[in-house]
Amino acid sequence: MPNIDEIAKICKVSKTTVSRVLNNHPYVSEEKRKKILDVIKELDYSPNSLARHLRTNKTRTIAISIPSIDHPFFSQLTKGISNQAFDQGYKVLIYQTFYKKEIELETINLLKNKEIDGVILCSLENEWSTLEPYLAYGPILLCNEYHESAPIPIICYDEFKATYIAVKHLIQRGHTNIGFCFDTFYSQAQAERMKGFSLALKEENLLVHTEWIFDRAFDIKDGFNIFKKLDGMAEKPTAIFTGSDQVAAGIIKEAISRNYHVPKDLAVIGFDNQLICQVTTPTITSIGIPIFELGRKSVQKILENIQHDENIEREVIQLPFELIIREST
Amino acid sequence: MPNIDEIAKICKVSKTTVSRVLNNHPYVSEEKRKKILDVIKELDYSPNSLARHLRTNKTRTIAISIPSIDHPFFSQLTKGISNQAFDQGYKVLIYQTFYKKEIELETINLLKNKEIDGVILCSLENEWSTLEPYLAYGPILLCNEYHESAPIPIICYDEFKATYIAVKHLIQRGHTNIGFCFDTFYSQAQAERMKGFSLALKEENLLVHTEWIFDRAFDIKDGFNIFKKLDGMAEKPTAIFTGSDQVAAGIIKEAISRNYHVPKDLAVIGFDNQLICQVTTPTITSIGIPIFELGRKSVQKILENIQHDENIEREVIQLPFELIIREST
DNA sequence: GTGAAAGCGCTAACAC
DNA sequence: GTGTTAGCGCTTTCAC
Repeated sequence: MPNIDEIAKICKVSKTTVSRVLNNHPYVSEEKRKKILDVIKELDYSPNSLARHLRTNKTRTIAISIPSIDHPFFSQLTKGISNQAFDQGYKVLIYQTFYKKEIELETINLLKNKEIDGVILCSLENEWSTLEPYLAYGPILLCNEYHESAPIPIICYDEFKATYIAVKHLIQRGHTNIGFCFDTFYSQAQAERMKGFSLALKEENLLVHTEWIFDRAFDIKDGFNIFKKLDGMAEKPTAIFTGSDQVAAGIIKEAISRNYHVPKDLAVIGFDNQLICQVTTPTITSIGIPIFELGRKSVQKILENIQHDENIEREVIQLPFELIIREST
Repeated sequence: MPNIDEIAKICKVSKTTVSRVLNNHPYVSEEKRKKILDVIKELDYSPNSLARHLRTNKTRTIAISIPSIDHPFFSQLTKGISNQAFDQGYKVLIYQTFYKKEIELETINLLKNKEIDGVILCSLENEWSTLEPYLAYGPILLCNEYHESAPIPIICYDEFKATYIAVKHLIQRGHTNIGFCFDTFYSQAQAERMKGFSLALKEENLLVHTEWIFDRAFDIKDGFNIFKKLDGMAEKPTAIFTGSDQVAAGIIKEAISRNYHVPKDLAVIGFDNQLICQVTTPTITSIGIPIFELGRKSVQKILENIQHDENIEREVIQLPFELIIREST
């Protein structure tokens, strides 16, 4: 692979001039520009990005951290992010935390050693106070998560209200014994959901039964297990907020095979409005989230910051959601 | 952010010594090593990766190209790849081609401008002859695709045989009118499937009905549409090989709602054995593929090559698959 | 319009 | 065991 010196030598110009052509700077005579372009093509020369990045102190790369890519929600979010980044000429490094603090730290540390220009956190494993010092090294953005005080852009939707509305819907259907699933304790977004759930019940003077609350509810298999636990209880809920279409699908399938009628014996509401809602029997009532938009908006925001070198500031952008009623409630 | 010179200055040593400590080289006195480590910690110093990469001509980064991340197969494959890479201290850049040649080229071009140490192609959009020249710049590996002559490692499974067995299974169930779905014309892996399908039919003196062959079959919605087309035909197949669990789920759901009995009126076989096979009614017969393993093995292979700087050579590694019979056939 | 020279931050050959 | 020096390949200031 030739380098810029070689091109310069062959063209009998300085490497400055070659660099000017490479970067579309003005003030290069048409003649030389043409010659240089020709030689570049002939030698199949491509500038070394590493050297450029070192020199300019920019990498045109961002990193994202997600719990795990093989979850429909996060794979769609990643699609949105990756798409938008690509369109803007940015590369995306993907980090799966599997809910581990250290991997999140490793991701954010890329800022410090200059491997990326910014990072989008799609979940939050560490205390914000642990992460905040890294702001000195580059922009951090929260997507699909929430923190009440972090001085950074937060692209999310109102998890509190979405859950509130979902649970109200169950109550309107006549249910008073309602269960609740979530994934981890540490997420503030999940805490918001819990608040929405509690308020909806409280307003109707209904009680939160702690034994009907299930954590680590993530995929279809978790749905199977949750139903089994449920079915073994003396007193059972007649409706359940699952927080996930996959969990809903698992619960429904298991319920149906044990001859439950859904929604009569057990009403189930999903979350995210994935396509899977449309192929189960019965189909799944869910909350529709603009997932791609969440991703796109996040990239847009962080690139504004990177490109204009603005100070990152707190800004909470909530995207709309909607209740989509199907057969499972 | 301090740099290596600053650390050296404070410690009253040369930057070589600091570099030695940074890279765990021997021959540094315990005393100096300790001092240097202390100062590094105190100043919260982190070496600039870009400079290191430029100097060493290695990035510890690989890129993968996939058609689209929001497809369960590819998100699981990405998980396997990303996991293994992370464990080995490598970063992963993700490129979605959306079946476009140019994006695949852009991915592979990262080799040329030194941004990555190797690339794993999980689909193939360009002619191999277009891609082959890039081998001069670094290792390329094919995962989940096939090419009959490319001189590179190919990590795959026997798509021909898997399809053959799936179709034979349908025939054993008494079907003689069998449809076929696939995603794109250009994939050799898909061509292998078509061969397996054809052979299975041919061996039983059955005909391939071209009107029962559907391309662009990728997700649940495609399944809906394929069923609608099918249902509108004068002569209909009684069984269909879908090549995808999502497509199978879509076809089944649509069939059920039009009062078809699955598998009596229409038998449906999926592919990949995703969890979705277990939540539809009826559940979906499928071909199980070791997806994570496919990803892990690919990374293992390409890192062997990167780290030992071996010549890349043709090697076809086929992983096992299995037929998993459920209710839809 | 163009080029010389400095330098981004690091590693590694070599000398001592 | 340690330091000096060169240089990875580029961009950018400054002078002409």
